[in-house]
Amino acid sequence: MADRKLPTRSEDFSEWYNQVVLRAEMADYAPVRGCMIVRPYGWALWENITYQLDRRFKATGHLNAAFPLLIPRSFIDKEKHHVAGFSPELAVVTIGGGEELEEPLVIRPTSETIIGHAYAKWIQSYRDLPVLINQWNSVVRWELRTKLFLRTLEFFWQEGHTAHATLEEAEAETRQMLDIYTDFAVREAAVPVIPGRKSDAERFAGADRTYSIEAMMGDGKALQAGTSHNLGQNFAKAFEIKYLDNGGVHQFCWTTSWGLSTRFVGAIVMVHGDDQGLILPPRLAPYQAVIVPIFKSDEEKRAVFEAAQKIRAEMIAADIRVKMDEREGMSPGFKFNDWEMRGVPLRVELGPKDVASGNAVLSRRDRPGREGKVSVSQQGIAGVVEKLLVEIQDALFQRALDFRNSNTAEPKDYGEFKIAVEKGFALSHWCGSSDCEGKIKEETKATMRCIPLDQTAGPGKCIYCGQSAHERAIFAKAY
RNA sequence: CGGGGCGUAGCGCAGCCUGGUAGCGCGCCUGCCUUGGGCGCAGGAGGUCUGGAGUUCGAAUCUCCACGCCCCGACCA
Repeated sequence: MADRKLPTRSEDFSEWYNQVVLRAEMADYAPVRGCMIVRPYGWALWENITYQLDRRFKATGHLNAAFPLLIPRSFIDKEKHHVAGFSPELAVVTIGGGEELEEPLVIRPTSETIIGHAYAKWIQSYRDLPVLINQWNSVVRWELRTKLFLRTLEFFWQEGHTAHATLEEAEAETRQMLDIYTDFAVREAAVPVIPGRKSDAERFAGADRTYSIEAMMGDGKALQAGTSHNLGQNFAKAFEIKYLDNGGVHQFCWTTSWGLSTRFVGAIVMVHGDDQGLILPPRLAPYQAVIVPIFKSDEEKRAVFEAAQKIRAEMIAADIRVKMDEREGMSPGFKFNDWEMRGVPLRVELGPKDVASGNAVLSRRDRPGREGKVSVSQQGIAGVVEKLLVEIQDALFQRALDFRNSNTAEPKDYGEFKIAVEKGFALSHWCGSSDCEGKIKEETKATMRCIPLDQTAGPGKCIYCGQSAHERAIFAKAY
């Protein structure tokens, strides 16, 4: 690392983000443009995300499966909105084993088509429904402009695909999964999100209705952090996913799909990080605590390590993910900065003074410097750490929520609206026309993020055209 | 795909204008010394200067052509 100092978030948020991701060793650039190598530390965070989501999926009756990476090109063409939406960004395989293929294969940009094909074979009767399947995989979309974690050619995610007998069941599933994403974001990632419905313009290609959770990043911009689609009968009709109802009549299924990707790692970085680097929410952090031993002589080292090992053992017994930093030849100061860059929520500093007093210094990542330090007894330290981790988790959520609230405006007119979207979210009445939505985007670069499910304000007048509007929507510049 | 920036040691860069021995900082290795907020000293390893063609006695440097990356815009999990 040539330069120790990170660019500050206020002077260059984008460069700050890149540097944090690289220096915290979450990811690296790959030899192919727009592709990313997820390094062990970044992958460990993703694994914790996948674990928390996966257990929620299973608790609601979903099973995991694996569908192929390669999809016949013709499959994409079967659903007309889907083909229009995804064709420009497909990666296509035309040669296999040295021979030109009879039909080109696309690398999946998402799996509605190939799963639809399978469901058509598997579903015969209403008794076969619902089908509730999820898969963990990666997909490829040939994006023009990429950024680590936020938008890469290949990204990792989960995609759930379900089939139901009725529209009501499909809608309930769609909403249930949106709730799961919301719950995950809030409780595990400490990321406040706004669950809501997408506009027609922002809807998934092939969906009747798209819901998303939207989060505010540290620069006030919006990030779509997860989506849940009610696909209606669009894919059922394209792939003939039919069942015989109990009256003996063929019916098309109602299908859904929902996904959350490694983009969420980027969201965590941009929501919680500070000028020192990452700050990871304790519930997802690969290491929740790191022990930094401090010593001069060999005798000191022995005594410090002995105490450190005891602390470590106690924490492991309490199911705390703890790392002991035994690296030689690095000063404590270096290690402090290093672990702050990596966002470890809590640091245990243990030196000769602490060994003598029977204490250890706990240092909170979310409160830099002396203010976040407290000296506690080594006796029963795991219990104190557990409590502190909960406090840190709560504090991170509260801080992110306060930030969002203070950067969310309810503009009275279009003039105020334009100012509001320069620094954050604007919550405004919108008549629902794509025309107003398009004009707003053209004039302010802000897009309709979602129509929040929570609509307490009642009807009003469209912020753009002044016509009556029965709902409010979030507008913001977005990633 | 349009606009801009940039390709020289692992990373960050200087050298290029004005052609003539390949350089600096950090990192890395060895040793000593240090360690409570990014220690210090000494020694050392590491380069087909993105690729190709051309001009020239001679090219990192000049010319042309490719390729790649980053940033900003239009499009997107």
